[in-house]
Amino acid sequence: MGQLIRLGRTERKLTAQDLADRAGISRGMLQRIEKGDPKCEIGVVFELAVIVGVKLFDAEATSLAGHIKQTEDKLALLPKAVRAPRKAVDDDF
Amino acid sequence: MGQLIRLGRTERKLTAQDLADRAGISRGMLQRIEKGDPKCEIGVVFELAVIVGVKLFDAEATSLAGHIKQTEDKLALLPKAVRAPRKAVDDDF
DNA sequence: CTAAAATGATCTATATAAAATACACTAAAC
DNA sequence: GTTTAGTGTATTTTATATAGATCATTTTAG
Repeated sequence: MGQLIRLGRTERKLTAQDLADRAGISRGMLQRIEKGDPKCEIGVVFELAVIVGVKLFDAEATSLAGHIKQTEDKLALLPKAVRAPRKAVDDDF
Repeated sequence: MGQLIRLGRTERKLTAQDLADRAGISRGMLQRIEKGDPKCEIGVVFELAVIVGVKLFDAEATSLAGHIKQTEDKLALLPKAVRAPRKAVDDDF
């Protein structure tokens, strides 16, 4: 992930400072992200990905809107709370 | 992203508490992630995605290892520092 | 219907991530 | 080769995300 962002950055000939400014973060933060530090705000990482043109959901990206709708529909169908049965099911026959 | 995690969780019939425990986070944190709060550690989100089986780089996932290698190679070729030319290039002819 | 359990929401204390800054090192432009 | 912008790394301070607890609400199992 960080590597992809770095790749996109250099390909677009942006300095670390430039990209950081664009994303509204510090240069140090960008460095950590490019290094793959997992303790970063996911929102910032995603924004960077968009700025430098890294595709996340590559496959579905073709119809992302539809995919989101579909996901919402699925969620609507599923039970709203997950519950464990109170007693063991009678499967010892 | 959060929706996909929630979808995966309910499909696997995991309670919020269960999944949170598995990922080693609090239930409140999981709630925020499922809600799509961008201010979360990206590492945690990715771990949740893996646990419930959400595919991120769906397209490349088929050969992710190769893709990483390829990315590293690309990075090795690109200049290690991006620099702006000191003077404007002579493009006004 | 009822009871128990899962979820949603909110609060506080604490841990920690991020910004800011500084300095050394590297490498591109000339 | 020289200069200087870009990068790597560390430190300190500040801001804030997280864990944990609590209460209300929803929802499923019986």
